[in-house]
Amino acid sequence: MTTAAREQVGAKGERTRRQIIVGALQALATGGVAATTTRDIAAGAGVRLATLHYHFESKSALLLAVLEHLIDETTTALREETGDTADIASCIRGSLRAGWRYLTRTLELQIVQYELTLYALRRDDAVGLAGYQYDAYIKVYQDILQGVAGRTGELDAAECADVARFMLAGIDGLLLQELAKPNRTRSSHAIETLIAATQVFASGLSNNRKARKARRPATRG
Amino acid sequence: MTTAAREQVGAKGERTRRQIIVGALQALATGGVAATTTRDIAAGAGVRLATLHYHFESKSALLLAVLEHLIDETTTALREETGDTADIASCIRGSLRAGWRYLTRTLELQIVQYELTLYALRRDDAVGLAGYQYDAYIKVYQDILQGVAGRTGELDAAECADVARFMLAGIDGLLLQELAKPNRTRSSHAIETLIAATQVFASGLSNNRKARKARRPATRG
DNA sequence: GTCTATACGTCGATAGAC
DNA sequence: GTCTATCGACGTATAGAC
Repeated sequence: MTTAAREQVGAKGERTRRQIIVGALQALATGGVAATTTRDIAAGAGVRLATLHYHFESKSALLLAVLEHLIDETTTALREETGDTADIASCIRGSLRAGWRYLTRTLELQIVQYELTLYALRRDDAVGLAGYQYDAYIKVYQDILQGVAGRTGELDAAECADVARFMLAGIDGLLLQELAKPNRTRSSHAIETLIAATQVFASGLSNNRKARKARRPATRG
Repeated sequence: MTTAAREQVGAKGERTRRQIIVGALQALATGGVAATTTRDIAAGAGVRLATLHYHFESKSALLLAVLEHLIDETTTALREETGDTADIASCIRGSLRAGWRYLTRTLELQIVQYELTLYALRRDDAVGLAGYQYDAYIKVYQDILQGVAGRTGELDAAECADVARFMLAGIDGLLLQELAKPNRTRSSHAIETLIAATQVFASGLSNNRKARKARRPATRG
């Protein structure tokens, strides 16, 4: 998605464009989306104001490009942060702890991401980007779960997606609480609670699965 | 909190001030915080631009006043929406379903509230308001739970607060998912999952409590 | 005390020279 | 592809009418 929907293809332009996005992200993280002007961004990226508008049709288009960049960075980081595990329960524990570790390391970026997501929701031409974002994050967790479930057979694809959605909702809600009223100790405990709750949810699904199998063995083999 | 920190006390001024806040809320809900100008708000509220700035020191101060108004409205609505219940499990089910019903009825207001909360987080003089907001919502659910727990003895105050925080995180996360990619059916199922998970969490706390009591009966009577 | 008219500096965006 | 110069609209400040 990052390199799609592009107009100019020159190598120089490509470099300048990326330079503006990175500079914009830094400016946005420092002062917030509402307070950051295009002049701030241009100065931070080392280009003139008019140059910025040559590469991006509008401030809006630049902000959405920054959001795409953030989504890519976050999904990549989340995938790399998580290690292999033996069963679903430890996979849930591992990916939630790893995800939380990444988010708390990058709190400023997460605020920008919330700001930009809400910004995208308000633009008719970008509501899809907000939806894409949540699909992408759910898919990260779903893929991680399915990597394990594929071997153990504990959950099918749809069930992994449901568990992933539950995990994302919990971690999202706790992140908002941590941003509004920071308290790492309290949040760490809350994450452990979320881990336990997700494990119960997943094993509930898994048990239903076994029960169905036992009741109607012919339909499965 | 709404009527605190006021300067003018005249009845006329009070009415105008309220009129501006309500007009502002409507304008913000329609166009979003970023796109709403003070001129829009003034026109919508039926006052002159300069009148707006007589009642509010700045656009910032007006936006924060709108956030306070929203917090008050939401906490009141959440308390009224929830009925009495016999035990903690049905209390959790009732308050989560009631809360979700209210939020989905007022999605536009919820977007504005997220926008304004993030806005407050960026202002050094208003970070406290963001924290106050989450404390207020947690207290709503905590009070509802304690009303039941006080009779049944299932949970103490601190445990009610933990359960309340878990509920808020879950509902907050699912609200974000619903806003980013609306799907009422999917969200309703997710809320039922959250209800079940919260009930398991609460009954786990409650069982620990009974186990402690059985192990050390002297310390309790 | 309540409101208005008017003006100021900065914002996002653009035109046209280079 | 980048520059300077400039536009209307924005948030804000204030002197004065009632």
